[in-house]
Amino acid sequence: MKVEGETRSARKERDIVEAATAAFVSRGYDGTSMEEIATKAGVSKQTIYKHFTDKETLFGEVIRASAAQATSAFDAVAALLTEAEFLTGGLQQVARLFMTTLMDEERLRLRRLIIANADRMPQLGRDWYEKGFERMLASMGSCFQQLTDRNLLRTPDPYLAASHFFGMLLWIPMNEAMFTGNKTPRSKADLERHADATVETFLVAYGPQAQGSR
Amino acid sequence: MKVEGETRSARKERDIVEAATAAFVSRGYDGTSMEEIATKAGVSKQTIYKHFTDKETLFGEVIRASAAQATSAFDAVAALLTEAEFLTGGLQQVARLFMTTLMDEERLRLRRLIIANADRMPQLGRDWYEKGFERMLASMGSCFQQLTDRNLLRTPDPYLAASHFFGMLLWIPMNEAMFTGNKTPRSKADLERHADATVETFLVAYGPQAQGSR
DNA sequence: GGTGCAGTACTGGTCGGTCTAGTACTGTGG
DNA sequence: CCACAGTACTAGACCGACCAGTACTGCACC
Repeated sequence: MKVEGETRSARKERDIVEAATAAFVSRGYDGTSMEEIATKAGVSKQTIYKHFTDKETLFGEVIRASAAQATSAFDAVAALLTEAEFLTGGLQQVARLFMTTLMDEERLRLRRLIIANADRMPQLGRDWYEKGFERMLASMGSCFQQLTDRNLLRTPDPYLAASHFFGMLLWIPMNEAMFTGNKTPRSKADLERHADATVETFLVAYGPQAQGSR
Repeated sequence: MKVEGETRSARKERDIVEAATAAFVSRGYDGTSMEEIATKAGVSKQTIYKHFTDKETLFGEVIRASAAQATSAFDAVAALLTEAEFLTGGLQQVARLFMTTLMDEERLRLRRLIIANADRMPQLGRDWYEKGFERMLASMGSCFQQLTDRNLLRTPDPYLAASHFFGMLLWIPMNEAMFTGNKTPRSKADLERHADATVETFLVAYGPQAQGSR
């Protein structure tokens, strides 16, 4: 990454955040030393402390930067759905896209990093939950709402429906990744098969012809 | 906890594991010192090292002990369902029970502890996943299979249905707990309401009258 | 009197953060 | 185009704290 009019200071800061991200993600918070980050960034420790008051602040910046980078992508994916011509196909596409995006190696590591440090830095975890997790549900929910308005779905509580959608879609792969560190990642084809199966069930429950229960 | 014919050595060992569990769970692996565990257990460091070769081993023992304690409970809960007289009521009962059991403060902390250290100790995470997570799915799955045989459900792939069940049930509360550290736990009533809503949707998708999709 | 343990001191190492002394860069006024 | 001043950066020593794991001493109970 090279940015044109970037001042030296800004460039260094970016180098630091990049190096820190890589280090934290692969060795954890406690497992990463400031020395290590400095070396990786090609920078002296002093410079790090010029830009970030302490390790915790740097860590926060790392998380926030990664989160911001991801947030915008979600709405885009969800938007695909409202424009889709065929419901089933659109849902499948969206499910597959969410699946492969969310099960990305880097993102998973980050996720585990946040969970691991949610105690130490509660604000970070809460931010991620609200700006990442809840936001994803909300945008998917509003999308379901529109489809319901057009009689393509039947979701009395779209937000809940969204949580059911993601829960069914991700429960197995996400838990596997969290607990096993995703050592032997599922193949993309595998994940997409799972996504398709979920869409099928979702449509039985929430499709236009779904019966209310009892 | 007091056990009668327990030798002093065994008693000490149990004290150590108990103290270590409390310490690890509340302060994390790196945040807990052996000194601290020794003090909490009313034991000298030397004694700890007599029973456990090193910190990592002790940690492993802590996790394994807690896991074992939990595993058996699952089958029992699932078994409730095969005996239930009314399907909806039985499912509701089971969903509520799983919900409140799994969302227990202590268990959640343990879960986060394992995720946080899945890198450092891969075997632990895998064990927990196989003996806890997958086992839960399997026993719920075989339960669904029986209900399908009796035409009370319609689950072509019972294991998948179980994952959908748990995913819908737990996606929101589990993620919230993982990321926010469950600082402001949901009320039991809240969780049970969520459980009931999930059961309703699950029955639309998998109840005996559910239509195939498309 | 011997054994096992508590208590504590010690070792070797790591790490966050600071300090210092000197070097490279940058932008302004001549 | 140059000189100079101010700022950012490097390299490395350094400090205090902490910690896993070991060694030793003395007490208390068998």
